[in-house]
Amino acid sequence: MTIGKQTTDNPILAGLNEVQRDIVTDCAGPLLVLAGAGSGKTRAVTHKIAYLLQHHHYMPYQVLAVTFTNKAAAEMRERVKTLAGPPAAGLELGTFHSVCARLLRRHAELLGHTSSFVIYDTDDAGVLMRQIVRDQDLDPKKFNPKRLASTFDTLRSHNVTLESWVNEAGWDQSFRNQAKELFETYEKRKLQLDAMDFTDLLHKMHRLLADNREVREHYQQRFEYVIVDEMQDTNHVQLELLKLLVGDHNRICAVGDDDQSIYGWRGARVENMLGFETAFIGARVVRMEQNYRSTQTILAAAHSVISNNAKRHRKQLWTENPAGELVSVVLADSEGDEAVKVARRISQLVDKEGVRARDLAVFFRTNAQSRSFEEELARKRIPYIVVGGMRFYERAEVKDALAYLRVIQNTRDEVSLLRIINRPPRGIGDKAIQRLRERAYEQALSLYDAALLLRAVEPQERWHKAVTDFVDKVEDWRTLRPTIAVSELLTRVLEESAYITRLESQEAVEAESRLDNLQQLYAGIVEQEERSESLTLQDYLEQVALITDIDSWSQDREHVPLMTVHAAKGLEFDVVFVTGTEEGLFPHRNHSTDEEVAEERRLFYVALTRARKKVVISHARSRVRFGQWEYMQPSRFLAEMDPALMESDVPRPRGSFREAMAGAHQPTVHRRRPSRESVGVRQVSGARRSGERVRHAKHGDGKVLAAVGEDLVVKFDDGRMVTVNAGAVETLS
DNA sequence: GATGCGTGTTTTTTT
DNA sequence: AACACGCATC
Repeated sequence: MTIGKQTTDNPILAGLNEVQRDIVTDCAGPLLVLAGAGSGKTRAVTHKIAYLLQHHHYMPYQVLAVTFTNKAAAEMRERVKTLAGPPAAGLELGTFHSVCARLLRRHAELLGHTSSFVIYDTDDAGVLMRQIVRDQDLDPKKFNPKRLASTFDTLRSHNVTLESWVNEAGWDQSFRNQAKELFETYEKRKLQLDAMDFTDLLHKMHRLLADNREVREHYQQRFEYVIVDEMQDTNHVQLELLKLLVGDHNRICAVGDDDQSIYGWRGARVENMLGFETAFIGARVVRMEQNYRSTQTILAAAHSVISNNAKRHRKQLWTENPAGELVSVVLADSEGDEAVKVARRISQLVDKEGVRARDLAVFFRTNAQSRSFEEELARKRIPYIVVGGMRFYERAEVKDALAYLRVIQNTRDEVSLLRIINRPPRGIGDKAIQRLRERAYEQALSLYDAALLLRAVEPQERWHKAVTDFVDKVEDWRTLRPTIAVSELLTRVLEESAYITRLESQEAVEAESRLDNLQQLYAGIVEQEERSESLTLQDYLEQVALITDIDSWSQDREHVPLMTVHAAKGLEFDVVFVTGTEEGLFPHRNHSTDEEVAEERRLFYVALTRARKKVVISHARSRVRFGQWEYMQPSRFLAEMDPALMESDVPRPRGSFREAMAGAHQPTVHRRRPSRESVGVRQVSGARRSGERVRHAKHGDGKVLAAVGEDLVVKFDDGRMVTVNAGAVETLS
């Protein structure tokens, strides 16, 4: 390597461990980092970016970094800024979706779009599909539009072609054939409406690069270095995209952890990581195995569970942190009781032990579970915040306001146009819309343009006037758009459309909260305008379309965060409550194949490894589902967890989980068989037992606390607890 | 165009 | 149980 001597006293490298330093300075070829939970990968990546800027003298826009959430991107940008200063602002850094959206704007024409294309979220996609189903006079009950839209999206995300889907042997071929036509119409309509859904952002970007040599080469030259976070959660297209972006220079660094792959249902492929060396020839693989986050107990507990997954990269996560407290298990009678017990623990921690609310978190598998916790915390006057769930941008009034703005930006966006054309009511009813659609169809115009044409002729029917009045207003706003700020535009729209007046005239309590929400939307825009003076409507809409709840949640609030485990990815807390650990819920009943259960197990692993100091796991004996009480069995994950690391508030015999699970349908603890002759050379010396004394080359002598498959949790004589491979120790005495 | 009633359903996770 | 949806009615 040609890296000079001065690197050792480079401030960017100070305070990094050996592996991190290696990651930061190896910028020559493809690099895959297997980063265990809490191993400081964000630190490594941010330092690497700073290093690229300072040491390699790349311009910020020459570095492309993709993250999983906008929040992670923002955080990364902040941290690079403290290392490398203001230039960090110019980095091409964001989620796959946001980066694609930004780049697509510039080349939209090549794909039959304009630079004003709108981004449709899941909801919008469902609405569009509903229109299509209706237009074809199909029964929306049989052809559930939302489900169709999501099915189609799943197919595309998993890289399944329509042909193979239709031809796949299935019970309802005619349904599939009709669905295929609907999907094709859906694709055509999006082009007509100048709209892209989330998946389009990735697919169209891919097509753009694959089909246009000039564009491809332009970006290959521009992006001197590419960094990918959470590689284990990328899907097929994303990998292809990366290959096209990197081209021959091959300077790419991907970071990920196969044990934390939890988006398989969305098309994510762990193989993108495991096969990284094939995709990027000459790749080096580096492991980050020292954990800086959690106690030894938490790590060992998490490890005892995840070891039950067969297909994984062997990692030996270890820590120098103290052993810490045991994992607490709380058994409740019901959902409500679970909430009571969790809330009680929380108030104890907050009031008596001085833990800050924001340093705790309550996790659950499904959003629906949040409710009982909300009720109980509210009752106890413990401030909380639900991260996710009913999102701000999904509220009707917010969507209305945004729909107005979207129509102003892109009049072809029919989903938004139809949403607001008669809201508030202005005399444009179903029949008027029907007539308009006919005219639009006859003259091959967009609905909006058909409405515009009405202005030219003498109004004959009542609805003509209503429509022209509406179009006049929209045209006014469109003229104003370039001259005034987004916030001001919103104000004028809400006033001149009589949207506000309408709400104000309503007595309902809801109306007031709707006004509040609109006020909040406005405040948000103003805040952004203060940050970047030149916020255009297009920028704003794009950013709003891709924002998520986690992105807008800031951890520095004195509220206990409540969230799904998925939302918890990448976060960390002192104390973590993992709730609803019951068979059927976590692992979820809809995930019953081996591969699916393995993903649930990884999800559970993610939940545990968010904790710095303490984990509390709760489960209920019974739970209400669809209005019916159901008895719940404890999760198999509890049975898999090393009992030596757990404590329970209710007296229960040791190993009770395992016994409870023993009679269950499947073998839940997949112990590796001791007979492994086929493995050959490196024979794993027979299964070790807890209590056995062993010797490790690096860590010295110690006692086995738990043995799971090939992995041993060993408490070494110097007090450290480390997970090691059984092959790496020899038995003493 | 708002209201109310009966019917039917409930995907789990999210960019 | 809770909610959304379609339909009838005012």
